Amino acid sequence: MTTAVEPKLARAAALFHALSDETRLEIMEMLRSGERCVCELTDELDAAQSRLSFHLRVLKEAGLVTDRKEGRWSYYTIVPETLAELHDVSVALQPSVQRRELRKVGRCC
Amino acid sequence: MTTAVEPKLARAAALFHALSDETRLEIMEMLRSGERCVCELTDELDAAQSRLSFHLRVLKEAGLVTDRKEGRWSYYTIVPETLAELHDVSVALQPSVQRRELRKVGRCC
DNA sequence: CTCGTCAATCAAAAAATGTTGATGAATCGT
DNA sequence: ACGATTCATCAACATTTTTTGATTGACGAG
Repeated sequence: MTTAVEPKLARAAALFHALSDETRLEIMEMLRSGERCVCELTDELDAAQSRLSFHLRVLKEAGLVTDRKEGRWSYYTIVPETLAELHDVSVALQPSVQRRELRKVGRCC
Repeated sequence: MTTAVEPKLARAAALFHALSDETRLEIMEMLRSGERCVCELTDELDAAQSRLSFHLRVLKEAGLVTDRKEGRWSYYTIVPETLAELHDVSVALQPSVQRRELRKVGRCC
């Protein structure tokens, strides 16, 4: 019972993949403080609109963000549950021994 | 002071990228229980040797594993410090509000 | 020495990702 | 109704990643 990542491998890979791009991380960083519309994102990151749209879709398909339409704007938000999932996955990756070590030292969050 | 990921973005992306592949995650999973030589990995994952070698290099360049040569074998191990880094990064990604929430609920490790 | 094994490296091909510019749908202000 | 704005989607292209099949070097056994 080593807290196997096994069947979740594909999911973990998908999650990591979605976050493996600097632009997407910048988006996440911007969303940390709350909802944003696409135009705000394109402004601050000054990236082509279609480019942003592409990256937002990747994040959305991974379940890391959701969107909401209001008028002609689309607002994106972080999905905290998925971030929790990410957290769990990165913990599950730790070597079985190391896990105890870390806990002992009290290094966590 | 929102625990900015900002300058570490590139590093975070690199880390996530290294883990964004199923084969590499399988490798990490195998290494969780301790050191392995390349031949063990190729056997269990039955992947071409050069393919494994490629993925091991990606992991190594990201600092997630190290290798050690003994005779004609190469043994790979997980670098726990880097995994701790990964952990930190995924925590840093959480929305500023959400962070408190989670702590309150006691959800961690 | 010579031969077999382990593993890194390389080049070529294949596959997946990201970028760009264009188009189109929806919505709003006038 | 018209023009402007917001955004998703598409196709073409560029770039990056991954796979494959050699080749090579290092090591050890006999």
